[in-house]
Amino acid sequence: MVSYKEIYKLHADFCKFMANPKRLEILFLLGEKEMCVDEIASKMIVRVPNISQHLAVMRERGVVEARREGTKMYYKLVNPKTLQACLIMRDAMIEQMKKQLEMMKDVDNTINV
Amino acid sequence: MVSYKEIYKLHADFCKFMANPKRLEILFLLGEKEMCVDEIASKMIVRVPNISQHLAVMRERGVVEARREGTKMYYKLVNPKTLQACLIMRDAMIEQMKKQLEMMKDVDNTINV
DNA sequence: TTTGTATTTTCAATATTTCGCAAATATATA
DNA sequence: TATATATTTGCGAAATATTGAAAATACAAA
Repeated sequence: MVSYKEIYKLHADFCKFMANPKRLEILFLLGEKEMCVDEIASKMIVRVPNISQHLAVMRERGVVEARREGTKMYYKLVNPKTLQACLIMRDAMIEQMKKQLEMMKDVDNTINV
Repeated sequence: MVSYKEIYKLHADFCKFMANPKRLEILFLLGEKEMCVDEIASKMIVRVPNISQHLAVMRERGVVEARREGTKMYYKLVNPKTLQACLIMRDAMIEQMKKQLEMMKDVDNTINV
């Protein structure tokens, strides 16, 4: 049986791919269409081995899956929900940033000595 | 101006709180109701300073906000979207796990020497 | 079999995260 | 002011994550 603490571990581990800017960019690229490794690497201007390493992290967690075609490996998203969740998170972040800007407006910027 | 690469950095940094099981548990607890630090710590059976450190991470990113009442600090979620996104991610994870179980069923387990 | 292209893996260096403990801070009350 | 309670902060050790470079692997075509 899996304890409730274990669930949070699995959940956090699954979400770990979101905590890196390159992996997020990969997610959004694959949201458009299936792509092979060097295509992702050249679009992102990042070395191929590094992209492959990040794809491995995402594949281990079941976020993306690969299909071979000759020497090329085509990657795609396993579940559109991962992209959906990221979009909602981005909304939340943008709302948060706007809120902070509003708060900045209200700051009394007269000089207090 | 903010480059598109910067957006992914901000986005990943915002999502970073999801990459830790304790912070996820805090998120779900605060999804129920506003709580103070030692309440969270005792529910989770984790030391108070550690909970405070995780709350600081979440507060810096604008995921939670605090309100003082006497010596107590009450924390709550800033935006329900963060919880919503986490729930969708959990769905995606569970669907992925079920998919993997299905694949296990199809594995030919006759012994090949 | 050799060559070329695409991708993955290994390894080491560096950076970041996590956590416990002790000390510091904030507030309330005697 | 002294004491108690609640929380935060600083710091060091251990664990994890990130990256580049080189080597290894996989496949196709000559």
